[in-house]
This record gives sequence, structure tokens and C-alpha cells, in this order.
Amino acid sequence: MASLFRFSPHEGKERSFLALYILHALQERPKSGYDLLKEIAEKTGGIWAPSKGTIYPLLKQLEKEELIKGAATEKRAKTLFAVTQNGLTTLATIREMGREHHRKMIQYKNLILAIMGGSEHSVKGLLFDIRAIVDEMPPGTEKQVIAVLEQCRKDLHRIT
Amino acid sequence: MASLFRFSPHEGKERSFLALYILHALQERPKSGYDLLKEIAEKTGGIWAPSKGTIYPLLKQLEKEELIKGAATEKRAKTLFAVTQNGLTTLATIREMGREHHRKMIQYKNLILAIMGGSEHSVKGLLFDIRAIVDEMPPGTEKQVIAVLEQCRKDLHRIT
DNA sequence: GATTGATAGTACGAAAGTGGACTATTTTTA
DNA sequence: TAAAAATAGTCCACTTTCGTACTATCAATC
Repeated sequence: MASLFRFSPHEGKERSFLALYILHALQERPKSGYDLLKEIAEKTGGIWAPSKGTIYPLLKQLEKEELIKGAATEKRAKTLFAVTQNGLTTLATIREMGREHHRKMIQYKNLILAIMGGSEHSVKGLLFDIRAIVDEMPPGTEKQVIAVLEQCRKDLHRIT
Repeated sequence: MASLFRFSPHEGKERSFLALYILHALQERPKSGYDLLKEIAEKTGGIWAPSKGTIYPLLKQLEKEELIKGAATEKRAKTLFAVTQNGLTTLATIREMGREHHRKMIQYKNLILAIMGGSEHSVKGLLFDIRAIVDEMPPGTEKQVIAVLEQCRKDLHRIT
């Protein structure tokens, strides 16, 4: 079936969100399992914190598939994993389905809003208006639109 | 740990996204497992299509916990499930954590965009952000939010 | 130099989710 | 009225993920 939380390339194995994140994050530099766990928890403010029992077996699995490669460090029982060429290719083929994955995210958002209850009526109307206006903007005005929206975002952040 | 895709009330059992959706969807009217599967696939344009092996055991589980109640229909081997008072209470306590769950959604979005390579300064991304920020606003700020959005709308109109 | 806290990982049972094969009934269509 | 399609499930083996407990090392500090 179609899971909300798994990601397929056009052809090939489905990957979990964590697997995707690992391949992406290792592009920056080699990291240990522990590094990754810390990084994720930090980046998401603790909202997402996979368990060790999830990440270590996954790292082994990815290494077996040669998408990443672990190298022991001199001291410590610590392994730094780096993404391989193979891994980069896999990531790229999944990225090609970006549109699809983007839609996944949007659907997820819509469902959450529906379940959790969204914003006020008048606010919704305004958001709708703004979206409609933006959609109908003639080409060539994009820069100005972005400027206005960025200003709006800034103003919203300032409210407390 | 903290999963991206599971949802906890302040105290009590964690629930899957599908469990949440079921409790929410059954508020409308009693539905069969098959109804729910169709509804989900249709609403998300096939992006999300849980398998039968997921939903039927889950329905049984929820019934055992008395969050929903199944009633056989005369003809057919078909069961229509309705949400119970208990189920409504559970849903309400999870809704109370709404802001937490919004943050989950936003973090997920940010990660997807980072992995898939969506630009932060695109019109779409900005609209998404604005929507997300507005939804996260604490109660009592509606007036200010409306003011900001009205200003934004005015600014957009001014672009030619 | 002993203690503590952060780092880094192993091991494992339990729970959840998945796809597919299978059955049976009802409705539609040819 | 026979065949096909849609409806409505059951069952099961498999994989993924989870949480927890356990071990061990290194760095700081007291």
C-alpha cells in the first residue's frame, strides 16, 4: 500500500524517513550513530528522537547494502559512517520523486489540521484570500511577492 | 523516545496517526473498516492508503479499549463502527496537545524540505510557513494576526 | 586518583505496520 | 442470468521500530 511515512524511489527499495535523513545528513561529514541521534533531537527541539534500538540496526543495514560505510576511529569503540557513492545515487533517485514526497507532507499537514482543529474563521478567510491573490499574480512579480510574504512572516513572528 | 508519527495525550497511551484519524472520522457517522480505507485513499489522492492488515486489527484493538463500538448490519458480514463517549474523551485529550502536534508537523515539513531540497524562499514555502505560524498562534492573538494578514493582503494588491 | 557525566554502542523481547493470499457476499453490467 | 467488479473482511509471515537494560570508554572535576 502507500504509507505516509515511507519513501520510494521510482524503482527500488522503500526507505524509512530515518534512513533518508541519515543519507542526507552524512553528506555533510562522517558521523557516528550517536552524533546523528544528538543532531536530530537538537534540530527538532526534541520533537523527534529516534531510539538507539532503531538507529544502530538501521546503520548496519545501510552498511550491508553499501549505501554508507563505517570506519573505526583509533580510540574509543566508535564508528564514523560516511555516505558512499551508492548511497548518494539512492538519495538522488528518491529526490527525483520530490513532488510526490512533497504532496505526502501536504496531505499529512491537512489531516493534522483537520484532526486537531485549525484556525479561526476570519483568519482562514484571509489566508485563503492571500493564497488566491498570490496564485493569480502575473509572472515577473515573484520577487515582490516573496518580499511581501517574508515581511508578513516576520511580522507574525513578532507577535507574542 | 519521541516518535514523529505517534501521538500522546498528556497522560495515557500513545496512538498511531491512523488511530487518531479513525476516532476523528467516526465522529461524522458510523463507518466500516472498508469505508475508512476508501475515504483515506480518496481524501489523500492515494498518497496514503493503509493496508487492511493495519486497519482491521486496529479497529479490533480500539473496540477492546471501548473507544469505538462495532455493530453488525443485517445483511453482509459488515460491521459499522461508531466512536464512543470514551473515544471522544480520548480524542479530546490528544487534541489538548495540539500545539505539540503542530510542531511535529512543522518539523517534519522542515526535514522533508531540507532532504528533498526545497528552497526556503519559494512562494510556496512561504505560504506554508505563514499558514503554519498562524495555526500555532496562542489564543488571544487573533486580532494582531488579522491585522498582519490584512496588511499583507493590502501589500500584495499594491504590486502590479 | 576516584567519581561523575557524557559518549558510544549491544542485545533483545514486544508492539506495530505491511503486503499478499484467501474467502464470501452484494451489486452492476453485459 | 452469468460474469465481473466492488464490498468486507480474515489470516499470517515478515519487517520495522520501540523501549529498556546493560556494558564500556573517555573527559572533566573534585
